[in-house]
Amino acid sequence: MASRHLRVTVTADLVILTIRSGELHVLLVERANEPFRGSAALPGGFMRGSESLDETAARELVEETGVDPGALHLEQVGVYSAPDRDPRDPRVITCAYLAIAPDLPVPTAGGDARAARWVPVEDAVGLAFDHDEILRDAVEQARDKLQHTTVATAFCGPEFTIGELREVYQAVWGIALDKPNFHRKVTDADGFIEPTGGKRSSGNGRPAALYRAGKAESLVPPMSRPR
Amino acid sequence: MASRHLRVTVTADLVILTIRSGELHVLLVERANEPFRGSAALPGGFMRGSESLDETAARELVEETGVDPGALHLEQVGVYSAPDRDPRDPRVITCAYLAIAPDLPVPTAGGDARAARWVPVEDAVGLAFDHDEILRDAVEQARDKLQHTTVATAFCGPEFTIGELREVYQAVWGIALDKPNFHRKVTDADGFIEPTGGKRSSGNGRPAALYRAGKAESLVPPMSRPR
DNA sequence: CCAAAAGTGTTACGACTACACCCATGA
DNA sequence: TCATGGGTGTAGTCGTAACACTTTTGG
Repeated sequence: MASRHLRVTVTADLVILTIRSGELHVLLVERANEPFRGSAALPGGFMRGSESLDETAARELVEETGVDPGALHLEQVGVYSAPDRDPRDPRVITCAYLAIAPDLPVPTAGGDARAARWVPVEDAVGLAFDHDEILRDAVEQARDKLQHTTVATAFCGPEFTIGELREVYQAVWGIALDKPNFHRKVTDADGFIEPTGGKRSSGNGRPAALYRAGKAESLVPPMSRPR
Repeated sequence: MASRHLRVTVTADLVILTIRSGELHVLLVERANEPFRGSAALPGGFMRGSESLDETAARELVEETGVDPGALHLEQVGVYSAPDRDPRDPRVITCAYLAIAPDLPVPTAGGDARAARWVPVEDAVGLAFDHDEILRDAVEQARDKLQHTTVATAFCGPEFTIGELREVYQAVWGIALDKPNFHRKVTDADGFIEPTGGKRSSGNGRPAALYRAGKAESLVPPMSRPR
């Protein structure tokens, strides 16, 4: 029965985003094998026999970043299955995943030998396969999610200031936001952030109160992204 | 190389939604084969060698509804790949698609022998495989899309009244909307609907002006869904 | 005329914007 | 005391909700 049908190989590719020095970065690897040997590509890997694709993506995420998977945000973006997307084997399809991570110490800590590095998303072009398109779609999805959900906190560490959270929005959206209004918005939003009681001084200026991520997932009313 | 990796069978399953007598309906088929023989299920089919999954979904949509695929809205929902989702073959994964159709004359016109019927989404439970979950996710996606995009027009025919469009929102969201405010909202929104100049009388009351779908895809500001 | 659905006007309220202003800290 | 980032106050504007009201048809 099942053998009557086409069987294909399935991969999970990861768009791992983070903020580094106020700019949105994506984790890229250099391909060690054909096809596209030497090109930059999104990290990813093949689905294994006993796991779901979500588990494949979570496993790859740990391999690439070395971080506890429960700490990071991970969600599906979509399936890419054009017959010619892999020049060698027309029957490899991939499911893209969006991962959101805080600024991690070193990305090369994975068990994989491929050289991994953070690249500003604007510079990430000319990737292998259809990864340019996947990256665009994932970044767009991240921009939307920041509006309607509380995932922005996934870009921050366990404790963060409102200024840091604002920098997340500014980096992902590529615009400047009004400080006073942003402050009110996130403190008023129910379940977005909770004060820890601590303070942190950035060297300059008045120390900022520290917050942790709240329990809410959706944001009503949403953060409004200027047009 | 590719043969070193797991190969799986891939299907595209369709959540085809429409409005019938003011209620949101989904197209279900009765399974003719094991597993889940005799159970209600979402229509779907296997990916073929030379097509993308999006093409698989479009082909199945035509087979089920007999309608020109360009006329209907079709988009990905997500991949469902739990290892035990198919009790016979652990390596069948599916990509769910959301299709939005106007009220179609007869759904049974497909080339397939399976009995197809429209079922109110609230009554569509106990489906085969993980189709209950897929249906829930697809309906939720449709509800979101109605807020931020102009897809609601895909539920209507080529010409429709504002009252019909309002019934779409009411059926999908399951709530009542204020007629005057809805009217202003959709006529003010740029590119949502365009007047055709015609009028249609429903027998009772003043005849309504007719509109066709406009060119805009996204809706700013969005239709606000009460909470 | 009456019922019913389409469509317009109006007012109150809430959210967002812009920007003035105060607070707390390091140099 | 000055510079810097954190945080509060406030007035104008825009979009929405609620609902009274007018318009246009069929019976």
